[in-house]
Amino acid sequence: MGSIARIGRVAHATLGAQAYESLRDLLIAGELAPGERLSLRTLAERLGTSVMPAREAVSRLVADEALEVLPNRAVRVPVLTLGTFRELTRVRIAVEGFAAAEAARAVGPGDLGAIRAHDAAFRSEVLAPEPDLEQAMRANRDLHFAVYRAAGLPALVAIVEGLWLRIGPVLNLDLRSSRRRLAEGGAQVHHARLVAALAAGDPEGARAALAADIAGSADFIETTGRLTP
Amino acid sequence: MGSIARIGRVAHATLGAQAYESLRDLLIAGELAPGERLSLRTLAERLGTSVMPAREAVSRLVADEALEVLPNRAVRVPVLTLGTFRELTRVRIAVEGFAAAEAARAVGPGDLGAIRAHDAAFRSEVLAPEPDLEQAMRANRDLHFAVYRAAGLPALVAIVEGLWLRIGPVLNLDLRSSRRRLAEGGAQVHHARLVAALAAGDPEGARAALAADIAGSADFIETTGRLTP
DNA sequence: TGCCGTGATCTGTGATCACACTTAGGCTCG
DNA sequence: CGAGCCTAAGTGTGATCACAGATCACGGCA
Repeated sequence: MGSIARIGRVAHATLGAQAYESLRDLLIAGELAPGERLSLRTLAERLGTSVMPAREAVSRLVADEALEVLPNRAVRVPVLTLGTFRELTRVRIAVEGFAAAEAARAVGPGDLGAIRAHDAAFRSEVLAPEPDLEQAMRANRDLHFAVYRAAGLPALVAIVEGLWLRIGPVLNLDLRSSRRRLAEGGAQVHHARLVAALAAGDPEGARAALAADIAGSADFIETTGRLTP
Repeated sequence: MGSIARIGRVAHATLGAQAYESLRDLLIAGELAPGERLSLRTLAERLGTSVMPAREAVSRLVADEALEVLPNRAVRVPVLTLGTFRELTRVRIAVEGFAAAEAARAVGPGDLGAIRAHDAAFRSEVLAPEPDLEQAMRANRDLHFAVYRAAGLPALVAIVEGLWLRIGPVLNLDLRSSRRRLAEGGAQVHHARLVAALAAGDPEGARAALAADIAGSADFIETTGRLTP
């Protein structure tokens, strides 16, 4: 059984799952504006499939509260009120702060290396003369989730993904509007404190640094005033 | 417009949503054993519909990780390993503990009344000569979620619901097996401490009481040894 | 007696059709 | 000229059909 054992699994990807991840990435990247309406048939046509996979994708996103169905049964990406945004921010600080604290306890050398790499990528992008905001946001996301994964609690990572799915649209939409505010926000400082706390095995330091990072970006979003009161 | 304003919303319940909640309640109540396989057509027949609503329900539950699809594409309720159970317990203590602490800050008189009622219902059921375990578990669940709702963070309640959905099968399945261990577990003591802390506006006391409650029930589940190593 | 092919049956997935409902636009009537 | 109806297109939901793959049992071969 020499070569027969070497064939890997066939990457079982159902069309519905592909549609889900496509829509998911669009939402998390803020490419779908809050309030924008979606049509199953249009979505299916864009995906090159029938409405069935699109239906499953939308259903799952609705279950995650990343999309919402109006009383008319129309589907749209939710418009967050200021109150809801603040609520999500508080929950994020609690949940992601806990994840950071646990990461400080459980982080290994490999995790730390990956985290430092994402941190460096973010900083170099932000400090560049012509920063690519999309690249910067991706590095920021990779950094955060590398930390959360280092906690060794996959269930927690899934929860955080759900939270990011809800704030993704407003977060990245506003980020796109203004350029260099990213550098002024002081995210790099929080990141540096976070990485240092992780390396030192300091849970409360990591939690505080991450809470400050989240609070800082939330403040920035609120000052843009795009949220409905 | 006298009577026209009094008709409540027509309870817009799509068949898929009904199927989802039915399955959801079955899982949370532990009526589906871990490892049990589900069939869309069988499920549809039991619901009296076609496979479509059953499909949506299963899809959403799979997204919540309350059900899982095997590589064979067969659907079953997941069997938790001991490691996964402990992971979920740690996450529960963090998340639900935070909810309890916030509830201690935000709880109002009406919330407290409802919480006390559920607490009394649970205690009276547990101390009864012939305790109805199903009633007791329902009262326990109502008590917990009344506390979480009192925190005023709906997003957090949704997260906790997802966690309970995953541990529901093993929790209630084991509870059903042994009778009076429920009373010995000391849940009532933890509940009493929790209610007292909420009434006193003591966040850390509420968090500690709830953490002890979760840890106590988790210990009990582990001693039954039904979890796969 | 043990084991491997082979058939029917059942699985989830996707496509297509049918239906109730909403919504937007054009047309008619005042 | 403007307002109201009213048709037609588009919406999500559900049912039904079609299909590839998996499972399991029975029967024949070694």
